[in-house]
Amino acid sequence: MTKDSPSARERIVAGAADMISRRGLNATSIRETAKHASAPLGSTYHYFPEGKQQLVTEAVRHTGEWTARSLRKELQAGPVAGLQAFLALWRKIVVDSDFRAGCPVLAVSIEEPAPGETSAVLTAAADVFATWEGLLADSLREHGAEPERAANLATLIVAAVEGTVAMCRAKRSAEPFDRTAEELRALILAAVGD
Amino acid sequence: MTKDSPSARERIVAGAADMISRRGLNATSIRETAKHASAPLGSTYHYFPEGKQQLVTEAVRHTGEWTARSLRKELQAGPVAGLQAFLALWRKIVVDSDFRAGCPVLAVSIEEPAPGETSAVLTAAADVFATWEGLLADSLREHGAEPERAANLATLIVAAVEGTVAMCRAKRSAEPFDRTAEELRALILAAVGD
DNA sequence: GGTAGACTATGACAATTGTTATAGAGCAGA
DNA sequence: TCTGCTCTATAACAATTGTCATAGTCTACC
Repeated sequence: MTKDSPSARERIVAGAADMISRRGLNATSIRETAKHASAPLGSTYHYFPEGKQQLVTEAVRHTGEWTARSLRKELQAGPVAGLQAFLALWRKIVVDSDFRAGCPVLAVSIEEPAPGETSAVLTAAADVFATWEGLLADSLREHGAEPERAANLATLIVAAVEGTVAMCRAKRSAEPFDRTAEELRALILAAVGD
Repeated sequence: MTKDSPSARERIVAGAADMISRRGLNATSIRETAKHASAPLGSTYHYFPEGKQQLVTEAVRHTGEWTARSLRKELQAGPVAGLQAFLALWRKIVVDSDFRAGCPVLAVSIEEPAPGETSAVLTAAADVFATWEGLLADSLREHGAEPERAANLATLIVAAVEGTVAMCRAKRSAEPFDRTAEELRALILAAVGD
């Protein structure tokens, strides 16, 4: 084993991220996340005393870090390779789940927070998006893209990938992935001066 | 008046679309849509005897047609103008709602349908996306874009806009809109041979 | 006036939700 | 063995959900 078997707490977080990516935030109940992780309901409130908000926030961050790790690694081979890997990662999640799973960060981004309250969940999602954009933008700049354009392109890439994931789920087809992949690839190649 | 005052049925559908765009599909209850439209709960099941699925499906189609109408009109001034209008339309919804509203079509696309069942809601969402893509692709082709590229670009645009809406909500900032707008504009200009 | 059909009002149903409380198990170290 | 701590088990709570049933009101047409 290269890794410890995950603790119950980690299983709950990862399971919650998966369930949110499939059913959305509000359709994901604490009872079911516990069952999904073979953990008792009581334990969930032991590990996450602030309740659902805390669990969901950690699930978002967990997905964000997991994806950022992959992105960081693949970007070492350049921005085009990084983009391809980023796309492939999400494509695999969508296709392997038979178009039932998507991105939990997107999922939590589209639910209104309670009035007045700037939900911690939404803040976590914004941080995740910013992290992904930062990684992409840095790589683009390192490979010759103009600084401001690099930021624009990074935002476009993240937005397009998130949107594509949702479109593929609705259409039950991976075709949108291939379309956006082609265009984004050409766009990056042109921006870094090939 | 240039228009009839909307019927109760229309008010319910439009209100449901708005609520879904804010809170997501599962957090939008039939009781609250009725209240929001000042219609009694009983009426909702009178107008939509198939229940929530029917109401939501109509809400998605309603948003799709409303947007397509605007898109069709603005595309008469060319694909760049159409893109700008498409972006401006969603930007206005997001900003005017203080980052609380988004796209209901996206919202319903990220909730898992019941096992085995290919939900009518998801099919409606896929149709809406396809319609928007078709309008954009046709316009691009008419203005000189290569046919296959036009389809790719149309998918990229819709995906990027949907993703950008979600990102703006998470960040509580309209900046992503401006970033993607700039890049998409340049991309289209290049594709139609300016 | 009267009758049919469209709409409303009201209440109930089983199920599920987030959360809290309380008591118990299991095991570490003194 | 006793103590303290982490974790589990179980039950309960008020609220909300989609849906259905039933009886009532209103309005248009004969």
